Amino acid sequence: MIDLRQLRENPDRFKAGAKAKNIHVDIDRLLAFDENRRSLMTRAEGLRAEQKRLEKESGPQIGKLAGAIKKATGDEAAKLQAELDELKTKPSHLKSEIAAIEPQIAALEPELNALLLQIPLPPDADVPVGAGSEANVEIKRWAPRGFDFTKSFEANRGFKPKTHQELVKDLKLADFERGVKLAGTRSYILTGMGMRLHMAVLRYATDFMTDKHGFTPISVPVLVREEAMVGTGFFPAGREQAYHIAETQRRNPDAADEKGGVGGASHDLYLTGTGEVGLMGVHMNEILDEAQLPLRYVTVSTCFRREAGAAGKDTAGLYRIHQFDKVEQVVICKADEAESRAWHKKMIGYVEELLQSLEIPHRLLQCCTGDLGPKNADMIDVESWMPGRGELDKDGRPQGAFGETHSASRLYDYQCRRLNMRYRTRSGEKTETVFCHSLNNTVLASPRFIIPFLENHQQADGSIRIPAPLRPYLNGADSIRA
RNA sequence: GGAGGGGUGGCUGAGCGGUUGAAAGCAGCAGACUUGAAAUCUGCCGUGGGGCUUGUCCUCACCAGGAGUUCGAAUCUCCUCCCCUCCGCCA
Repeated sequence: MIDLRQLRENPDRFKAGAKAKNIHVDIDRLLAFDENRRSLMTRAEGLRAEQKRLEKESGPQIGKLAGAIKKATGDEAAKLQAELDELKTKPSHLKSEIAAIEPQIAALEPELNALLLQIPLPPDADVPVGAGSEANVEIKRWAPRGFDFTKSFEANRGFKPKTHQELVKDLKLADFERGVKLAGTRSYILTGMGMRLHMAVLRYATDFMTDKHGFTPISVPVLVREEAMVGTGFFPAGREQAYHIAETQRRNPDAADEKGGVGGASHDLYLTGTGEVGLMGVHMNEILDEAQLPLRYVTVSTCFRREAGAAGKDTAGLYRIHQFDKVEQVVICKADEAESRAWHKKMIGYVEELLQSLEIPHRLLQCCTGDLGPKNADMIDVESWMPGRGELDKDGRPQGAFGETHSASRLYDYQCRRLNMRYRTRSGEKTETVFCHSLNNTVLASPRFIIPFLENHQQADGSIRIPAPLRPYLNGADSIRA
């Protein structure tokens, strides 16, 4: 969420930001609602102040009179009663005036809030302007020694590569047919060494962040309340991407007579598409101590994505699937642009180091304005080299292509404002509560990561070489063979 | 699933119809004492919104959330959410 006061003061900045991100929101409408609400509030508050003043004046008298009436009789009592009634009527006309204004304010709020949640965070000035992912800018490339991006896989390695689908099939690492039988399209089953490799890379990535970089590992719920989805900024914009557990709609025959067949729990739940939701939700509605910051969390969680709107895209293999596991890193730091930027670089650096340790060729992309979601000011994607992906050559074999495996977002206070996550800071005698800044980045998502892993480490004999750092997680195995 | 008990400031915890935005304690901040620190003492110390005369200013809201009763609600009533205890079931 953006700061309404900032929007009021500088609407053009937010209009330009939304335009650059290609997000349509009616900012003028929001401003009109805001203006309207404020003037109504000023009126209601003035009236209420007056009412309060009268109450304070007449309250003690009312108490006294009421007591006197109890003791008095006949005419005396009637006289006192009349006096009491008059006192009581004084504030009542103010009350009815206020009662007329309040519903007007209440009527404005739902739409005002809905609009406010839709205003995207403007991209930073140094983010290149562009319409979509094709305008992203490559900023860095890395490959292990002996691998040259300008040459084909065959020229580099001396044999034609198999795609991950072929490797997975030949080495019996996954079973797509049965996955689909069980759970429909975009479903899979990892088998044998496939499952072990999956668990090994996840564990390696978690240990890497924890042991090498001091992140605190925590578990997170993947089934969360709507509040957490809105707070982290995945709702309302990404509602159709999330699985929805409609508990309130559950039909329970035993409860049918009382509640018309609705017998579920009291609120709906949503499956999270990333551990970021759980990690950021941990301190929702909290005021943190400045000394606690920065918080550095890492989790591994199962992620669920409906992939709505992606029909027909990447339907085969392990690339675009409904359920996967991901090691995610999150940093919550002070509201300081320089510090936010520094963490962003570090968090990207961890991923580069991780990919280098596993000898995966990759590149960094500066995402352009049109590719940013509503919540980020800046985003860097990491794409890993996938020899079995991309355009087909004249023999009908893929020529290799980069595929997104990581995404590092810098959000300023956009997310923490929604989550109401603040910290207390002191400057001299004054203490102030400030919304934190937050950042997040993938550490490793599998099985997608298994694609570049298998395809890059395949050998001429069809086996897969395991890089040394991963071997301890595979009981010392140095290769996967049929 | 059944039966009870609760949700009050950063934390603990009083208040149960009338200057209560809220006692007390802890934590925090400032000052005094001290060579320094600790201890002690004194003072300050919730959050959010709105206004303009931008001020050690005015004002409104907030005691889980919502609706109601009342001249007046943290306090009474109803609904919702959440937590806890016991029993049942269960990996």
